[in-house]
Amino acid sequence: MLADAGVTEQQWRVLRVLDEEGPMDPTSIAERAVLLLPSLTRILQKLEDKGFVTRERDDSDRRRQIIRATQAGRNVIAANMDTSRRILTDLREKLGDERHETLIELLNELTALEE
Amino acid sequence: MLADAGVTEQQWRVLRVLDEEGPMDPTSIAERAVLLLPSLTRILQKLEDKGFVTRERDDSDRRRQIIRATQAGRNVIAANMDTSRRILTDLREKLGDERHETLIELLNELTALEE
DNA sequence: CGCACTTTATTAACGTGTTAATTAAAGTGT
DNA sequence: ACACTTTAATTAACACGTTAATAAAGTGCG
Repeated sequence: MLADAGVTEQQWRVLRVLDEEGPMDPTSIAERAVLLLPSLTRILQKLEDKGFVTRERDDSDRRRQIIRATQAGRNVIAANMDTSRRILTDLREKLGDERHETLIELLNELTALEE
Repeated sequence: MLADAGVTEQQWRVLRVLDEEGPMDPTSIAERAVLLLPSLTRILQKLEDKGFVTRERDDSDRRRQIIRATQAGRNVIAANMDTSRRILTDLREKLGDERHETLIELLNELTALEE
């Protein structure tokens, strides 16, 4: 699905964050999309090249930027969100609701252990 | 631990396979260590540069190679296997035996679903 | 035998994860 | 006001995952 949409999984995640939560600075995007800043820097460059996001300097703190999804960027999300959701619900169904939830719980525990 | 040993996680896996199962060809290593062949090609080059493996052409089928861990390569495993095991048993303990097993089961199911 | 097909391994190209170094802009304190 | 520290983002360097293309050796069948 992502290949057809012309974006990588990480680019998709960034676009979703921007679509769902509005314009924000790279550091916040990185947190939301679970990406390290150096990776995000490259991803934003690609997204900008593709015309899916724009960048603007934050005038109150000129180290910061404000990243916005363009209409084209939001269109990518809109055109694929249904399929994306269906893939996830299909997976949940195949695994079984209970086991699906258990899996997510255990993975979260695992993550928590590393802190 | 791996950084101290001077190998990556994937290089460690390759060395372990060779240490535990003896010399074998790249295709078999890739299966055992769950690596794609192009990745393995690079990894074997690095391991050879470090003097941890040697390559030999298989005379009965000259497309094939036989990869062997050197003494230095086996030493890396020997010097770190205890620590490696301890890290895993610690994890199992922190998570709890039952949950640990459930997690592995669910991840295996997830993998099976993708086939 | 010769030629198409398959298999083994490598190379290329691209994107990401990760750590360290770097640059620019804000803060901070004296 | 100016050195010092902190923060935001980028760049660099290296390794891996992944797909596609390529090269070399083996296989099979007319």
